[in-house]
Amino acid sequence: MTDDLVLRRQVCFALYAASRALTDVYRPILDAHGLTYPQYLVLLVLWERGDDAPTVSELGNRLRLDSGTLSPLLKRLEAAGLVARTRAARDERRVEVHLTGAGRALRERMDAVPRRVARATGLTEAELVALRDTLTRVTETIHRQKEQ
Amino acid sequence: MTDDLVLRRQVCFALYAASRALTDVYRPILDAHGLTYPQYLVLLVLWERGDDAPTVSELGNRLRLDSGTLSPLLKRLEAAGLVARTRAARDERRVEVHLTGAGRALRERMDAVPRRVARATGLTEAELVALRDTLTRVTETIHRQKEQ
DNA sequence: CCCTGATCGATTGTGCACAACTCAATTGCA
DNA sequence: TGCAATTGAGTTGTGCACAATCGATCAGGG
Repeated sequence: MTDDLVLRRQVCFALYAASRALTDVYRPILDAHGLTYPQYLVLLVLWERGDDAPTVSELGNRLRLDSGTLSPLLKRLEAAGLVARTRAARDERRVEVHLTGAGRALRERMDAVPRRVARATGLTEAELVALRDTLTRVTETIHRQKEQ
Repeated sequence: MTDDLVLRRQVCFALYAASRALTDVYRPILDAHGLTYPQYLVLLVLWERGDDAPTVSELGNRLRLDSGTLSPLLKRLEAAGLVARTRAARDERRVEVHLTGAGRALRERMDAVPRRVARATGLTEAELVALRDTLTRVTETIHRQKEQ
């Protein structure tokens, strides 16, 4: 019997709690625009890609979410008028996710969001970058192992 | 227009993705015992407290989850025979969550779990401790702000 | 002792996550 | 060329998270 099975010693719990805490910071900000946090992540990818509309599975690879999560989420973004879904002409299995005018316009009003959230963490710019890089490394390590 | 609204620059996404990746590591391990990750967290608290059974709200404070999440989760743990819920004699609003014999016995078989998960992250012991402490600090900073 | 306000847990409704499955479109190969 | 295997998106079912609300219980002041 070790004392490893203690909540405050678990990195996993620290990660889980911090992730939910940060989402709490986003919630009121995004709610003012009628968005949830995963919906905001989808828009981040779309804004980044500009006119090159990704397919559902490309979004999924980027965010590591499957169609079971993305299909209903995209349906809600479409109902909100921020996104349009069209079957690709070349391969009718694929569905391309396009920004609408309203979706594109929303970006301007989101400009200050990352800074506001970063400030709420209480970390310095350097600490944030280090944290982000460590976490990205962990995620990639885990996914590399799963592939094999 | 800044370039802050880019997915790979977001600490929040790194956190969100890493949290889900770590849960992916837990999933097959816990599934072998019929547990989900949040159920495992509840058991961690119960194992730690020993004979001093916490109430639902004490569990909630510890894990930062509300009764809307915990009530059905505890009902499932009770149906699995790992936990028993009893109204407190002194204050009949409170519900105490007790470990059953099976719940206590499960701990022995979980001894190696934290080490297995820690190894999957690919981080050194020192990096894990530093990461945990940074994340804990972020979580506490955010919650302190919310109180005010 | 009664009333008012607070507290505790449960319930309802919405939106992720994810596994398992379905079905249509496409690909590759015998 | 024909057809089996694969791929892409969607659907279904389960289990969190969290907001909002409810009903029962308790505490404190009059």
